[in-house]
Amino acid sequence: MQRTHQVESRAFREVCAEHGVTPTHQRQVLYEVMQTMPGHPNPEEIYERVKRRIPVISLATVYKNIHLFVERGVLKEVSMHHGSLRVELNNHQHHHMVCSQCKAITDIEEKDLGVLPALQRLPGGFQVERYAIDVIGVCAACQNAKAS
Amino acid sequence: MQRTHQVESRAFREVCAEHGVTPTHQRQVLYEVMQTMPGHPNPEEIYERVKRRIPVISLATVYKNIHLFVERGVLKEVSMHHGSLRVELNNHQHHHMVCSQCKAITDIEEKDLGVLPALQRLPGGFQVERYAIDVIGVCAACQNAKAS
DNA sequence: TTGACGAACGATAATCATTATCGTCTACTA
DNA sequence: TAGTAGACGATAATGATTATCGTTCGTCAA
Repeated sequence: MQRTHQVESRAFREVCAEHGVTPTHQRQVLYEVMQTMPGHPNPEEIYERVKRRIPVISLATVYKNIHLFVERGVLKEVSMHHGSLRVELNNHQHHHMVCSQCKAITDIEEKDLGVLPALQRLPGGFQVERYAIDVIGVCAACQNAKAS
Repeated sequence: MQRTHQVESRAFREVCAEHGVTPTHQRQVLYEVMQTMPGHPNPEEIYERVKRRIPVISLATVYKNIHLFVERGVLKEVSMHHGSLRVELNNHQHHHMVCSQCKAITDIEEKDLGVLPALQRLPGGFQVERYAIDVIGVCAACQNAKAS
């Protein structure tokens, strides 16, 4: 295993300092690779890219550091509730509040959200069916847990 | 295996007719159980409940019928992009368009959405961090594919 | 009725994504 | 220059989901 901690990029070191992350070579490559992937890559895709620069890196390391980055705010998850399929009856229009800590999902009525986006022509000929709003934050229970 | 297709509930038969689903006993129980689960259950939770009424039902059947119901619009998925973790750099504020057929995710700028919900006091002391809007619909590529 | 057919089901193996474990390595410090 | 905590790599284990396949059911026609 060669772990050359030659952390060169000033930008990367600043990001680490800002978010309280120890800079390592693997993390730097992960971060730089992410900057070249503008979409919404999954861990496997990121792993494939990172391997080009660090062929011996482990997939587990990629996972561990993605989680660390998300936890510290360097990355954000595109979806707060993936993990397992969740469904609901297709009845009334509503949206969701998602706790970023315990991942609990609570319904919220459209009227409680205030003004809503006006659905209109969207870029690229995208044909709109509906929209789903996730309000992301911390639920009361987790606020109390943290306070104690 | 006892498959007694005694479909009695008028409401269920109507739902099936509306959505083009063949009514079966298993599907009826699944549907009725869902009506008693107001939250956002996952397949395992639904399976546990359904088993109380049909002890010999297979988990695979539950999955198959959940997918069928989602496909035909009886149920809807809480998240359009679960399945695998997807991340992005936490840079600029934007939202997502998700194709309900191919699941492709495209960024959309906040200004292209029109009016936005005013973040305000939410029910239950929920502390808001941010909100994420998914515009769900059919992308241009899938529209063309269907047209041909 | 009986026979044939296609859809639905149940059991379970297989797959895929993710996490846990554990031994080793590295940077830092005493 | 030994000790230590955090980071890493290899890989086993887990959990969710899907695929396969043989059986059963409901329907339709003979």
